[in-house]
Amino acid sequence: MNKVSNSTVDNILDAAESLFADKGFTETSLRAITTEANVNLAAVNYHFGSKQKLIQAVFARFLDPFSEHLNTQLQERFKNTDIDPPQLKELLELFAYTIYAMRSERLKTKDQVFVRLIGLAYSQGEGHLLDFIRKQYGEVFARYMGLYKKACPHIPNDELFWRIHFALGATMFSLSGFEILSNFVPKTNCNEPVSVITVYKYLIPFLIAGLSAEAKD
Amino acid sequence: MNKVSNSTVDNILDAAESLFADKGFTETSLRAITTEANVNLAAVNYHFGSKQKLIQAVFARFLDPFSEHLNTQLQERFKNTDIDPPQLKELLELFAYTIYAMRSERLKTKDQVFVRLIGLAYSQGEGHLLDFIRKQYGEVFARYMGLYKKACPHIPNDELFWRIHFALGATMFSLSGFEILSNFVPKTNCNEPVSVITVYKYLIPFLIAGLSAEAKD
DNA sequence: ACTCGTTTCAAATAAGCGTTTAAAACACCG
DNA sequence: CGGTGTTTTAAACGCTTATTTGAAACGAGT
Repeated sequence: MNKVSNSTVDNILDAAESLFADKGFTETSLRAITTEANVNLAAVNYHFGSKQKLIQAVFARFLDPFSEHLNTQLQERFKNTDIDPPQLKELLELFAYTIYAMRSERLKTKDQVFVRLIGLAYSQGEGHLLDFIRKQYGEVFARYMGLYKKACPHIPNDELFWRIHFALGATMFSLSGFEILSNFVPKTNCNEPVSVITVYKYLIPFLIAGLSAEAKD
Repeated sequence: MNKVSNSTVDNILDAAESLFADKGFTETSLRAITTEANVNLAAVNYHFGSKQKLIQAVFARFLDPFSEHLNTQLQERFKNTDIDPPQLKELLELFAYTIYAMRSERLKTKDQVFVRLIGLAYSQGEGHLLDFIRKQYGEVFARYMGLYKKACPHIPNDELFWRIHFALGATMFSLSGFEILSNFVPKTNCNEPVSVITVYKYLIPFLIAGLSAEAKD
C-alpha cells in the first residue's frame, strides 16, 4: 500500500481547514473537528500537541507550497528589477495565480478557503499565529511587497505603504466575506460563482487604478 | 443629583465596546467585561438580558447617532440626485466625516474603534447581529450605497457592486488591523498617529481612482 | 508468536463560559 | 420610620472547552 497519507493527520487538517475557514478559530472546537474528521478527540493533541499547533499546521500546509511557488516566480521573473521593473498587473496576477495554483494541488478544496484563512490570520491572529507566519514566510512576503515600490516608483513611500494596505484589505475582505455585503447593496444581477479568478477579474482594474493614482493632497 | 447616566450600564457598554474592538466577541468574556467595568458579573444579564443583547446594545449606541447623522446629510445634500448628482468624493467624505462625528460625541473613544466594530460585524457577525443591523439601519445604508450608482453612472451594475465591496474592504481592513501589515511591508517612515481622518487622506484618492476606473475586460 | 514502538480509544480532569438565583443593599415615597 | 421597587452582590448551576491519562489495539521486525 502506498504511503498515500497519514489518514488521521490529513483528515484532521482537512476538517480543521474547512471549519476554521467558515467559523474562525475559537468558534471551532476540537470536538467539532475530530467529529468531522472521524477521529478520536485525543488525536489532535497526540498528533499536533495543542490546538494552537494545529492552527499553525493548517497554515503551514498551504503556506509552504504557496510561499515556495511565490519565491520561485520572484526569482525567475523578477530577477533584475532595476533594468526590468515589474508591472503592477504582473504583481497582482502573480498573487491571484499563486492562490489558484494552491487549489490545483488539492482540487477538493475551494480556493476561496485559502484567502479566507489569510483573512482570518489577519483579523483573528492571536499573536502566536502571526509570529509563526512572520517567522516562516515573512521574508518572501516582504520581498514580494517590496516589488510594488519598483512598480510604482512615482508614489511616495508613505502613500504606497497605505495603498498596499488598502489593496490587501480590498482583496481579503471581498474574498472572505462577500455574501454579507449583498444585504446592503441594491439588488444586482450578480449570480456568478465566486472564485479567486472571478473576483480578480473585477479586482485587478480596481487595484491598478487605486495603487497607481496620482497622489493629490 | 443629575441623571447623568446609568453608570453601571454605561460602564459595561464602554468596557464591552473597547474589549470587543480589540479581541472580538467570543474572545471577550462577560467576566472580562464586568471586571474592566468594575461591576458585578450578573449586571450584564440583569441590564441587557444576555450577551447577544449586549452586543446589539454596543452597536446600537453608536449606530443610532451614526445612521441619524448619515440620514440627515442624505436628505439635506442629496435631495435631488437626478438634477444634482453626487460626487464620489462627497460620498466618501460623508462616511469618514460621520465616523469622525461619532467620536466627537464621545471624546474618550478613539474613532478607530467604530470602524473596527463595523469590521467585526462584517467578519464575525453571527447572524443575529447582522439581522439586527439590517433591520435597524439597513434602509439608510442601502440608500447611501445607492448613491454610488448615481455618482458612477458609467460603471456597469455588476462591476460597481464589486467595487463598492472592494472599497469597503479597503476601508475596514486598513482601519481595523493596520498594525499587522507593518510587519510584512518594508520599513517605512510611517509614524503618524492613525485616525479615520489621517487614513482617509490616503484612502480617498485610492478609492476614487479605483471606483471610477475604466472597466476594461 | 512475541515484542516494541506507534497509534487509537473512552474516560476523566480542571478550567472557563453564560446564565440563574436568592439574599443583601439601596433609593425613594408616603 | 416603614415599606416598596430597583439594583447590586456572592454564590452556584449546568454546560462546553482543551488537555491528559492509562489501557487497548495495531503493525512491523526478528
